[in-house]
Amino acid sequence: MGRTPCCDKNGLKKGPWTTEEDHKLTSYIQLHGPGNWRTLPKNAGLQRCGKSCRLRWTNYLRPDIKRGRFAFEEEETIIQLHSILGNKWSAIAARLPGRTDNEIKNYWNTHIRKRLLRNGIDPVTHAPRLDLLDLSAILGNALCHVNPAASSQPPPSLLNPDLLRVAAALASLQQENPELYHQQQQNLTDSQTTPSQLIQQQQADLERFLELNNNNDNNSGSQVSGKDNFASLPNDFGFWNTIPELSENCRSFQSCGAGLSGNNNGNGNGADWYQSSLISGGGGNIGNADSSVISTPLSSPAQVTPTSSNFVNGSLSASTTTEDERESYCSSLLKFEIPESLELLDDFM
DNA sequence: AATTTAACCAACCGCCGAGCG
DNA sequence: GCGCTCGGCGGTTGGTTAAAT
Repeated sequence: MGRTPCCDKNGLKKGPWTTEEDHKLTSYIQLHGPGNWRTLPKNAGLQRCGKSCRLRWTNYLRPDIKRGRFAFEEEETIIQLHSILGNKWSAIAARLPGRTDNEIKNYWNTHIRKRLLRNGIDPVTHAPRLDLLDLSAILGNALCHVNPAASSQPPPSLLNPDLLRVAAALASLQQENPELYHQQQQNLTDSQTTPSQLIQQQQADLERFLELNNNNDNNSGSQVSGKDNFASLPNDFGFWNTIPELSENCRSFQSCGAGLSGNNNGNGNGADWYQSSLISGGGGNIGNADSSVISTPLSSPAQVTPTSSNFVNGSLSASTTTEDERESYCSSLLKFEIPESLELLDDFM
């Protein structure tokens, strides 16, 4: 009936492996092959359980493992595969020779995921998420360009996340619903509405805005990623157009979505460009020093959407790009005008 | 120089499907 | 068919190192 227990964990060593243990394990496997992981530790003279040995071998000691930092192309592949496969690290690792699932998982969680979040991309759905955008950083950076002298100490009130959310909601509202926007203006000047009340109100507006975005994602097919659905948003969707750089970003995603619409396997130019723009840290055109490279106005859909390769060759060399360069590329030269609607905030800043 | 914070990553934990007896 | 282990997988933890204060 059944098999005998894998191992009695009592008395077995845990924690980091010593070089001696590594040597024992490597020597044994090179001589006999991995065979049965349950009996291996005993045969190899190790006070470890088989599971620990297997992990150590597959994640670290295996001779075909490639160590060191991930290349630009590898990052691109990971993002592309993740957008298709999700957190199937082993499946992703199978397509990246020399990389383990554990290594890819770690790299995703410590590097790529954070970068996507910073650029307003949902790392789960790969869809643009306005609520993830670090508006504080964007506005702060913009202020530095407007007034470099103020860069060391931006006005704290302007960097208040709540106020920035209000700003975003107001900007959106002005375009989407002028009547409601006018009503909000009245609220601003209404002495009976406190700033905190207004913030709550505006946050609710923003959440409605995001909900609309999410509903668009949910309603158009279970297997279609969020970035595809984003293309269905109106071209003149308010908030994006109030800030030129974000507007351009929105259009780029729409172009990307259009490129994917007949090619949901992720191999189209749109998908390629989408992945590249994520790796660039630019979140589309945000922070792109040379907008001509990847700018794709919606008004001219026939315009060639840059592929990952020409993007790489054109503006961001793959193999020579360091982490710092990727980051600075992302944050450099953010220039946009603060929309008029934001002037309302002056009243309570 | 000391302390705190952030980043990184190896290793562990727990779950699951396949297969054995 | 049932109970059990193995091997594989994804999520999480915790130790170490680097950077910032």
